[in-house]
Amino acid sequence: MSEIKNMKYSRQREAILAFLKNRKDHPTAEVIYDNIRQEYPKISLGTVYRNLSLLSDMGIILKLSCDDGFEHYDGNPERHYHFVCRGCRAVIDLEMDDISFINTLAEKNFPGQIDGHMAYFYGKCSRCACEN
Amino acid sequence: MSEIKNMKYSRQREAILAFLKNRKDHPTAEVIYDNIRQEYPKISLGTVYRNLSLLSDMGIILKLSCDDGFEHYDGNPERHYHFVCRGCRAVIDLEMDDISFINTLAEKNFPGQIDGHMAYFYGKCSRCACEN
DNA sequence: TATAAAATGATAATGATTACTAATATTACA
DNA sequence: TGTAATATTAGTAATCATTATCATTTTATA
Repeated sequence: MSEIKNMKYSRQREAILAFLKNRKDHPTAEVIYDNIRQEYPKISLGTVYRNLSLLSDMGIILKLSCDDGFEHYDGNPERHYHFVCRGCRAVIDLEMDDISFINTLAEKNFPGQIDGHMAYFYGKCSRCACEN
Repeated sequence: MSEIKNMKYSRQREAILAFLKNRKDHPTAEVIYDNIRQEYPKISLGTVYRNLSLLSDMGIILKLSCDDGFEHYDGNPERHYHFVCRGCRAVIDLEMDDISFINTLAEKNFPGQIDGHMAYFYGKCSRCACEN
């Protein structure tokens, strides 16, 4: 999809990455923009999007499509799974065992090659579960 | 999210549903529109979107977010899994055993309730795997 | 049929994301 | 250090999938 490019350092990119690494949740571009703006008031939304695309193309961060109309970004590129709350729409990391073996199950009756998967779990987070 | 509504029959909705049920792939709204137009030349794209939303809210069809910028629609609401080709971006049904037990694994260290999951498998379909 | 409610077609609006461009920052090297 | 080459940025306009609007048409029912 994207070529390998000669990259130069950029303070804005560094700030975006640092912000993402420090967050436990998985903010949208807009939320990232609003936060980075406190340190770099003149940063442009386009810069945020451009760097998020760059970083996720390079595999340094993850882009999550969890079906709420927004892309979410995750500073942890390691294999892990996510929970999406049907109540508050929060996207939360799950601490669960590796389930990579489901790739083998999926490949069983499939003529192509399977090299990865993405799994989202749905339900109510502890806070939303109490409410009704 | 959406209220239960009194629905009236509509030929357009029926055609959209029939079209989806007859497809093995998982077309986008645009593709559905182009096809239904052969039978109903005056159908509007808004009608297609409106009915797709209605049907998926009712659980009669599935809406798939597979991260290519388009929503895909699946006429089969039964539990099953999908493969997304990294080459041609096709979205294909997988015939694989039930893996609902991963919900239990996910719930192990999680304080909330998990009632479902969505899993997408990635790789190269048989055709794209041959090409390189 | 007449009436009420839902659905449609046509079109405008929305809004997340991408593209464009002149100005600025970073890097390599003399 | 300067300077040239190039990546990056801020600001803004454009894109385009999806939604909303609304007058007209269909459907359901008595």
